[in-house]
Amino acid sequence: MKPTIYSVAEEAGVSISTVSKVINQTGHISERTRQKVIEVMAQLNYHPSVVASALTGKPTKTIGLLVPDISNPFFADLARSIEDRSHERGFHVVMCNTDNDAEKEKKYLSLLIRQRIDGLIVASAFRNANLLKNMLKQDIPISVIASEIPHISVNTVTVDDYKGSYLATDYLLSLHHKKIAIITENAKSNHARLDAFREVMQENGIIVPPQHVITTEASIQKGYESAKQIFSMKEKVTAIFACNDLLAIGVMQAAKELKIDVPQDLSVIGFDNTVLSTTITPMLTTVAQPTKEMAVNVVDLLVREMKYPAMHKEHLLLEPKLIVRKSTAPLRREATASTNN
Amino acid sequence: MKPTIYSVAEEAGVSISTVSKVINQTGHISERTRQKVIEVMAQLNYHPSVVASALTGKPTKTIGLLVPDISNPFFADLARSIEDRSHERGFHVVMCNTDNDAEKEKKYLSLLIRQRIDGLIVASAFRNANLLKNMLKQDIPISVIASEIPHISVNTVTVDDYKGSYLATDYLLSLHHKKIAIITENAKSNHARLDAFREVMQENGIIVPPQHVITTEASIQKGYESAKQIFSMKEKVTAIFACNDLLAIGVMQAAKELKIDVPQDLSVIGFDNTVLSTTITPMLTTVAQPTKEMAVNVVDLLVREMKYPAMHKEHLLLEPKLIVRKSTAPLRREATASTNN
DNA sequence: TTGAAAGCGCTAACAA
DNA sequence: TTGTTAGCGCTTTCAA
Repeated sequence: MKPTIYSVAEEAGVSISTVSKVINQTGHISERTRQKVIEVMAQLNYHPSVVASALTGKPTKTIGLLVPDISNPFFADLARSIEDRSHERGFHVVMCNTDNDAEKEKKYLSLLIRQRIDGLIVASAFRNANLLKNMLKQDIPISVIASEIPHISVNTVTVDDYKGSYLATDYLLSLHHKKIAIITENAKSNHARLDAFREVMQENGIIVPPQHVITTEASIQKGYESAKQIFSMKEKVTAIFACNDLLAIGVMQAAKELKIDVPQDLSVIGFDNTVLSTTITPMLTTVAQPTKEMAVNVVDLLVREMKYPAMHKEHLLLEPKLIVRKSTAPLRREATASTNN
Repeated sequence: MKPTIYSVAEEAGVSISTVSKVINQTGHISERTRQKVIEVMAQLNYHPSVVASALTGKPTKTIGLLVPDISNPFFADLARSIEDRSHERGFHVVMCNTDNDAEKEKKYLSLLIRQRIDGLIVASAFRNANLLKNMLKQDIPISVIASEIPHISVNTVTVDDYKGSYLATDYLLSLHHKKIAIITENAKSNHARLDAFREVMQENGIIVPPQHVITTEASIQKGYESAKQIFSMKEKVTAIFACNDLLAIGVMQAAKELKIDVPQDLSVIGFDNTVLSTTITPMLTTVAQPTKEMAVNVVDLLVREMKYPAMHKEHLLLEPKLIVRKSTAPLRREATASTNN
């Protein structure tokens, strides 16, 4: 049998409330009994049950985390940092991979409610904001990271996607590229990136033909396919802005296969600055998100809201940073992204 | 207020035990009341509390997962699959990154015990097997994946490391390489890989000088540093067997920096078959682990043990597979891994 | 087919 | 400073 507060009390010759007090460091107990109780707890290898304690209304010390897919290195990094910070703050995290699938979102949310999580961190786009509203109604605080969910009032931590995209686009323009395609994911964060791209292009008097805007899912494979699609068009392109590193990697693989030299014949720029951007050849120019900082902030905001539910919501916008590496180069006059034969 | 079983009972005009029965599909209740109760639950947006249910002795439906580091794509893949399978089986998972650090292992274990997890999956080397024994004493079943922990009797799912290493080494030998260095991590799984390497080499009459065996931690950086160290030795090497992909990537980066051509001047072989092996140039020859299959099996074994605690322990050994790509080539007579100047 | 009630391990108010 | 006790939301036995 697992030791309970009763076993400890009995063994130590005190009452359970005394034991409870030394566990929680509440009330006043003499140093002598305190020591005795601590000793007995260690000896019995007693670990107070969060389950029982939670039933009395105390927190479960659990944070739910919804990510699209932990195999995406960007989310792996994010999850890692969120976990570290959560542990530092005394919480542990239950992670769920939604694949941006509405069914899974629903299922996991219900699961998490049943588990009585103290708070929820959402790192994935959310199709059904109503489900989230239900959580809010159940007094479960929510913080959103690297994403945005319309119509609900929650704490939010994002990188300035608009600015990041501006940085990327502007850099490409400074390299004299004019025919630039963009591959985006259908997620809120990517909308800002697309908007910024369009505006900067327009400001520079460049019209982006609709076929140069491809919307797809975040994966190397999709990046590869999108690139193939772009390369097959009549209207050639000299640069591609992929809205995340996974897509960018796919683009580079497609280019390689078609013997399109990056960066000589095609400049590629990514977003996220994951490991992949430094292991690919040539190394990827990309926009870095301060994942660590973002993670610390979401956790802290969430924990703050658990303590002070009434507090106003915060919307943190962190600075992206353009990391110039080797996948981008100035436009060569003759360059076109066509196959070599 | 969150709805409770009482609110539902009252609203539906029945007793709480009736509600409980319809939730758990136990006992006999008329279709009519059943429908009524279900209706009320939906209307009240009621989600039964796992916390309360667990207090009565039922499972918490929580599995603890200890991984070294989720930023390592191998563990990210593994974690993803473990989670998917756990969800399928009705459990959710609490993940903890140990960094193979004894302090963290201890801290997280205590955390998980307090949370009353139903079972634990260990994917990390474990310095302190006694802590795990304590869990076993508390009747918390443990399954180990991609690792092995001496002196404790638990279910185990691993790839056949010995065979994987044999495959890799043998392949290198078939390419006529004789001067092969190996970079390993100080973890149980890697010991088998090192042993196999040594034996195969010996069988072929090749003596591996001690300086050609480097033990370090699993990271790109460490792989890079180890490679630098190897390249600086008097005794040149024509191939490097890195015991995981991260290390192999580091090796390739170091080689590139020193203008050592892979695979012409140096063959590199990895282990794990992560994304990185297909995004690096040249693509990495590596040994694939069937992560998905492994994940499904650990979860299933763990769940089985929860149900039938007395059952004998199983030790699953899955087949590795050599994936030949572009980082390995036959030995050129003149080749030595030296810098080009 | 339904309900009453004890108990799971703990917290917190209150009493001693 | 310590102990008694009611309750947290549920399950389960037993009775009706």
